Amino acid sequence: MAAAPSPSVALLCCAWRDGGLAALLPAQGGRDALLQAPLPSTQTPDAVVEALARRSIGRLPTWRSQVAALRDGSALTVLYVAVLPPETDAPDGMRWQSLGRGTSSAAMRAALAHLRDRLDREPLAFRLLGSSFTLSDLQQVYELLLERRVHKASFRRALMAAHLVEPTDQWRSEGRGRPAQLFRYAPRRRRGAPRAVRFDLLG
Amino acid sequence: MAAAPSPSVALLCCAWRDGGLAALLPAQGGRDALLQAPLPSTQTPDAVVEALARRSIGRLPTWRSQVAALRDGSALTVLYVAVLPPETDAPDGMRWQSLGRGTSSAAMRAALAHLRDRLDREPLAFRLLGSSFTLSDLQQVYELLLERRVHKASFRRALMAAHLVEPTDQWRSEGRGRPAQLFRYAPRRRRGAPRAVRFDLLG
DNA sequence: TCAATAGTGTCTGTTAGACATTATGGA
DNA sequence: TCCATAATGTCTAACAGACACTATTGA
Repeated sequence: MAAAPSPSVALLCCAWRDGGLAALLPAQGGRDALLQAPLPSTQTPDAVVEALARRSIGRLPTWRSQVAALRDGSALTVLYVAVLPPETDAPDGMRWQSLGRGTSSAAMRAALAHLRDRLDREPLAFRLLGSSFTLSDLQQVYELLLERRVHKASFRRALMAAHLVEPTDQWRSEGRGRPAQLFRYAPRRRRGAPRAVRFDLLG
Repeated sequence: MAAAPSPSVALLCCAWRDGGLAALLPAQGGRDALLQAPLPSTQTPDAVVEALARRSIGRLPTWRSQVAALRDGSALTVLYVAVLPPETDAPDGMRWQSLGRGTSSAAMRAALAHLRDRLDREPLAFRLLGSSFTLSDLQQVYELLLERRVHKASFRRALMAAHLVEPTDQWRSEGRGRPAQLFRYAPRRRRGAPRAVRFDLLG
């Protein structure tokens, strides 16, 4: 019996590009290739994925989370998903690929499902956007990750009630309509105990 | 450099005992020892944890989920948390230990946090209870896992509105008060698209 | 009878969703 | 001017939380 290959860490980096999600992938190595690094027995998975990000894209992601440990051939892979700010340039040997409906590999689908799961527990959407953004930008992020339409007025009311953003004095004009005010992520309130038990996600 | 130990799978089995959560742990092997098995390079973590459950407790859990891949010494451990029905007997060489406030090891804390995270997305609470249960039982499970009190009337209204349980014709008398009707987990409705975006868990 | 728990009806403040309206720019 | 988008005010139905009350058992 051959020696088992050592475990490795894989990283899917996502960013908001052209009104949708895009993934930063190695230019070589097949369609489903991910950023990958061996996981030495002396280091934690978190430390390895941080080093991998620094080495391959030159910076730390603005948010990251472990998705799962998956069997990948005869090796074990610990998969991470991470978020980069928009307008991050692809380093040499890597390319941005937009993530549409047909996301092929199981790892990518698991990573995106993980993003959706975490969306209402961590400030992931704000990390996907830059330091300032319009509320329409934010709503688009939520609609894309949740895969459903969101009511505009309700969305803004709930956002303001949570004291998560504050307006800047800047406005951005984007094509035709009225310019939108830019906001910045500035959480002010502690996480209050949520009031109701939710059963509507079960079934 | 010594060869890295092969990865392993660890399993924390929980059940509802004496009005609280308890964990099924090996009787030998130290206070924080978990059920554990090596992870061969030919098998998936899910398959290994299933085989581990069958071999060590003689049955499959009623619910299970992967928590995370953690470094444990020089080995990599894929941690699972699982749920068994109440009144499951401890097999030879294992014991039930109730999980109070001071849950010692990092792995156990991660597993319990995972249970809490999943509580409103998967029918975990119903799997923790037997095939029939009172609504007070169910509410106790939620209160213990959420670590907060829950409003009785609201809890029941929301539960009924979600069509997750149906009443049986049996009643259980437990000490002093009025007997409680037994219910069974019988989800009838499809998961409707949740209405509101929640920001109240952020911050 | 009392104590304890189960279960229910009603009220009220809050909020989500719908709709309409104003505001402000570009074509 | 017309059109597109931003932002906001109002209305209503639904719902969460509070409270009170009835129901039904054991002590």
